[in-house]
Parts: sequence; structure tokens; C-alpha cells
Amino acid sequence: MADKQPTIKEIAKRLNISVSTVSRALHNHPSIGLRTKTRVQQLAKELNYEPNQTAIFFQQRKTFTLGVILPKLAESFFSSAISGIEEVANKNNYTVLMGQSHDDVEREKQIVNAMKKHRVDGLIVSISKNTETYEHFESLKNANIPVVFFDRIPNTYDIHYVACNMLSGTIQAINYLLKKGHRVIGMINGPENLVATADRKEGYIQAMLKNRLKFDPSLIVNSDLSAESTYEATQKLLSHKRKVTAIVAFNDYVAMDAMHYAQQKKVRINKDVWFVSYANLPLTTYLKYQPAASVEQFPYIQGQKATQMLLELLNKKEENEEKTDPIHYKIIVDSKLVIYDENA
Amino acid sequence: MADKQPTIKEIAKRLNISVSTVSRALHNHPSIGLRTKTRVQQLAKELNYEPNQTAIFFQQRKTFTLGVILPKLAESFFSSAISGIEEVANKNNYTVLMGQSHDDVEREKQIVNAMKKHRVDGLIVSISKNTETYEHFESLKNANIPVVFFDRIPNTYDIHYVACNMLSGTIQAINYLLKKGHRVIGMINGPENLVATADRKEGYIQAMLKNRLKFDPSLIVNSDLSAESTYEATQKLLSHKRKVTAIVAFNDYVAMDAMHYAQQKKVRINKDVWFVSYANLPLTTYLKYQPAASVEQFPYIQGQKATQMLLELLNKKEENEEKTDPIHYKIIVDSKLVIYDENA
DNA sequence: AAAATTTACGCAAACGTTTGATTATTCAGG
DNA sequence: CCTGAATAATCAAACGTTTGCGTAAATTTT
Repeated sequence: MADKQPTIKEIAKRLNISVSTVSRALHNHPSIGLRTKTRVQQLAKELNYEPNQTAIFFQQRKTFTLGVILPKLAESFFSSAISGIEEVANKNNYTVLMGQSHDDVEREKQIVNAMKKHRVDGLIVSISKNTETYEHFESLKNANIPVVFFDRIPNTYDIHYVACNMLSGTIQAINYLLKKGHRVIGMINGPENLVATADRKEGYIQAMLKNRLKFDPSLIVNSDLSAESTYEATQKLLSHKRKVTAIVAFNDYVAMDAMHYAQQKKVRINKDVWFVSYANLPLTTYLKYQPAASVEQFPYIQGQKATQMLLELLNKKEENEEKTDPIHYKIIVDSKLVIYDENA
Repeated sequence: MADKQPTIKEIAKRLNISVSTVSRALHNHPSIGLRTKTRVQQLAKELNYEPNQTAIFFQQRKTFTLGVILPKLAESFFSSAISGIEEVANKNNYTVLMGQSHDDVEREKQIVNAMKKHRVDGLIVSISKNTETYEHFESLKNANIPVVFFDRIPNTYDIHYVACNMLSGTIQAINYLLKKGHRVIGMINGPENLVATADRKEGYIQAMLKNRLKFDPSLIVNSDLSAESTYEATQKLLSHKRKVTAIVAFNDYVAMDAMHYAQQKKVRINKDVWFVSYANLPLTTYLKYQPAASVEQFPYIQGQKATQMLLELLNKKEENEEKTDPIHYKIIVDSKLVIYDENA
């Protein structure tokens, strides 16, 4: 019973017709008579024929495979993102080749190469923390493999990407706190070299100005994201000469550390001092502390958008062959404040 | 500059030799003279030649791709597992096609089909919670695609798998508690139909018997894993006529709920009552409660082992073509108790 | 009834690579 | 100078599909 997989040839031979006829019959090509069409399709069912995709891939110069490179699946941001990617990809009959860089540039390069070798049709990537040079992606351009970046994007202009606008969420966060009556709002921001850090600061400032309040730079402190650094930052804010009654933290981890420190200092969380952060931890009831609200970055949606964008690029490519048009797609997803405890 | 990718033919033409010579030269075949060999290899570098893998896949009837199907990447158990899989796969020049079933049998079937279409060389799968029939995997046998199951494995014998032995860890857990002086140890077990549940119970019993203690069935209660059910179970144990001083919970989520309930009842965690569980939450300091110890199931290692097993199967397959030998590989990884707080 | 058109199918090339069989070249030994 | 062996390279088939082009038979149009 261990038949070799039946091929189009096999069917042709049995029916005493040519392979091209079989191929066309299977595709419902108009120039094939109804009679033979049904004969072919029946036999195909009978033999349990399945087209050899590798042959088709080869013939069509297309693999219906999207490569996805991201830092770490263990981070729920990325595992959500890949679910969004998978969903759109599968809906369009693409499958997903996956690779984790683990924030290691060398691995990232290796994966890019492996993907290129495997002739993925396109690539979706969120670059590693340490990626500062982008030649390994350049080589994809030559190979005519489109790349869409998401969330963690290179610092250049000639790319397609979808990313999250941190401004909107930050402004909402500040507004939320202002509406609750807070006037002295501290911010624990991230490393100064990150775009994400600048965006948060910018959002903070904009929100204050829009509300005709003046911006006090000493209320923004930075953390290198280590627990110690965050403790220190928190300490600074808690001992600020003006009484800080709310703190916006760079992300959930920072928020956790800050709240931990505050708690130790007998500060009551979301009572004496309110905390708001940026979501990257799954919201579980099992966390020690919970911020009052969190800026959501919609990784699932970002994943979907990125995939849609990539698929469009692939279509474009099919249409106007060889035309390397200079347009670069950019999608910005607005972040949004999510309030956890409505009655608070 | 948008050259089509150079092919072996191109090289042959330029050098005025045949494609077969080029192919062999590139592979360092002994029957090619040193002179032409170097000429070919040089030109290849120059043109930036890269073999067309799709052509090779097709020709060799092999894709160097492993399919991985698992329920949910968001669970850290699985994201660890896939890291292990990826590592071994990449080391052996395989790449990983990924699909999440989200515990939906229909999706699982779809993914299996997609993978078959893509002609993955082999498959690694952890079945969905709701999978009770296995025909969709049977079809892979016919296609001669080997499958290795891991962790969540079908309830049949004729499969390859790697799974985790819950007995060892459970016994260690009980021993640990006994050594700490606990004599009345409760267990919150899972749904009765799961193998995992039976294993835990079995471990509990064996540990007690080995220590010449008698087993009290009323100390094992079941939870359907919902918070309410767990509360109820915890309540039963805390109000047991014998004073329960330690509780082994089915997993981290259950443990969290149990500790939450206990806390509310003024029971001091790991003081009045000790908690031990089975790890499936990443160990972060951000959790509200922490069990004193946890049985680790080594997802990363399971992933590695499963991949190694699959690669072996693929090698076997290459050697003795068509021989469908009836041997089924099984690897059992021992679970192991990890104690969090050494000085406790 | 011949010409034009339509319908239904076959031929063969092409995609890029590998590989068994074959041929041409070189060279040693007799 | 011939034989036989080693060396170096070529030929051609094969992998399974798709597709442009050609063409015989069937049908319609004059």
C-alpha cells in the first residue's frame, strides 16, 4: 500500500491523455471538455492525488511562505503578534517560517540567510535590541524579497513598516490622570537612546501643554530597566519636592519594580500614588501589583497589519515585475489606554 | 542592477563548460580538475551565486523543513519548547514551519494539511486539548511524513513521542514535604480524565508507600481548573479533619488560586500551609504568590529531544527506503522538583 | 461543399539542480 | 605504438508542474 504519491503523469497515463490536459482539467481550464474534466477529477480523488507543492513552488518561483523573525516568543507581545501574523497568512494560504533572534545580531543574520535560502516570498521582522546595522536586510532587496518591519524597526527611511504610535496612548494616560485630579505626575522613562523613550516624553509634554499646564522636566526620570535603576528612579520621584501622586512607568516590568519599591516605602499603590504603565505582560490576576491602567500596543493587530502589508507588496510585485517602485508603506497603529479598574 | 539571480547554467555558459561540471565543481566532486574547480568557485563568488533551494528541494524530494504544531505559543511551556526545537533544527540546517492550533481541532487539521502540502520533512506536534481522533495524523503516515508527538500525546501506542514523567517529580515533591516534617499533605489534582491527573495521584501514592506512610484518599481533591473549583477544593483541604499543612497543586494557576483563597482565609502561605506546584508560569518575581517549590517539566529539553528524535527518523528513512519498520521511539523526560527558597 | 471558426486536446519547453552513464583526454607501462 | 587505466569532463534524464503554441476534429458560417 506504500504507493509513491500519485502524480499528474500517473493520471495521464491511466487515462491515456496528456499531462497538460490533466493539469488543465484539474484547474478547471475552459478549454477542456466536460467529459474528460470529470474523468480526471474523479481519478484524482480516487488515487488521492495531491499536487506536489515543491514542484509548483519551483515552477512558479514562489513558495507561499512568509518568514517571521522576532526577538523572543516568550514575550507575550511577540507571541500575540505572531498569532496575528499567522491568522492573516493562513487565511491567504501562506504558511509561516519562524525564527527567534533572541536579541542576538549574529543569530538574526543567520536566520535572514536561512530564510533567503528557503526562498520565502517575503519577510516580517522585528529587529533585535542590538541590531544597529542593516546590511543583512539589504541583501534581501537584491534578492527581491520584500520586508516589512514591525514594532522594533530600523532607524532608516527606506523601509516598509507598521509600528505603534506611543504618543496617543501616552496622551490618554496623562489625560486620564489629570482628569482624576492628579497634577504632579511623574514618569519613569526608559534608556534615552530609544525612540520609545522619546515618544513617551513627547506625549507627556504634549498632554500637559494641551491642558495648559506647564511641563516640569524634573518629573521625568530615566531607568535603564534594571530593577535597581528603577528603584532609584522611583525613589527620586517619591522624594520629589512636589508631591507626586501618579507615576507613568515605561512598561509593566518597570511598573512592577516601581510599585514594589513604593510598597516597601509604605506607599499605598493606586491610593497614595497611582500607577499607569505600558502593557507587555499578559494581564493575569496573578500579578503582585496591578497598575490602574496600561497603554496597549495591540501586538495582534500590528501582526495582522504587517502581514496584510506584506501580502500587498507581494501582489504589487507580481503585477509590475521588475519595477522597483520607491514607495514605502508605513502604518502607525495608535496605542490606547486601557483602564483596568473602572470604579477606581 | 536588478540581475536575475544567477544560476548554475549562467556560470556554465560563461565558462563554456557544462552545467553538470559546474554542479560538481561547486560540490567539490573528486572527478573535477582543480583548475576548473577553482575557476567555477571564483565565478560563483563573483556573481554572488546562491543555489536555488526550491529547485533542490524539488529535485531531492526534501525540504529541510520541520513542521511544528502546538496549542498556544502564549503559554510559556510551549514557547520554551519551540526554542528547543528551533535550536536543534537550525543546528542541523532545518528550518521550522510553525502553526498554532489554539486548542481547536479544526485548526489542527487545517494546519496538518497545510504542512503536508508544503511537504515538510517531518512533524512535531503537541495535540490540542480537544483532539480525540487521530485520522488527520494517519494521513501523514501514508505520505511517509514521520511525526513525533511531545508532551500532549495521543492515547495510542503506535506513535513516536517524548513526554514528561510526572511520577518522578511528584515523588520528589512529596518527599520534600515529608522531609520538612509535613505528614498531612493535600493534593489539588486536575480533571479526572487526564493522564496528567492520574500520574500525579500515582506519584503521591508511591511516595507515601515508599515512606511507609499510609495513603489517605480524602486528601486528594479535584479541580476542573476554574478558579471557583479550585477555591472549593482548597476549602475542602483547609477544613479537613486532619490538619493539612501542605498542598500540592496541579499547576501554577491552580496554585495561585489556591493560595489566593488561603490567604483570604488568613492562612499564611508557606508558613501555616506550604504550597508546591507544577511549573507552567515563567518564574518571575512579579507573581502575587510563589509556591515553595515547583515540579519542572523541561519544555526546552523536551523540544530538543523531540527534534533529535525526528531527525533520526528522517535519517532512518533515507537509509532504508520504503522499509516501514514497526519500531516506535519513546523518550520520557523525568520531571524534577525545583525548590525556590533554599533557606525556607 | 468549401471556408472559417470553435472546441478539445497534445507537444514540448521551461523552471534549476543532481547524478548515473558515457565519452574524451592524458599518461603509464609494456 | 598499443592497451589499459586513471583522470576530467560531458550528456541526458529526471524530479512534477504549468503554459504558449500548434493542430486535428467538430461545428458553424457562407
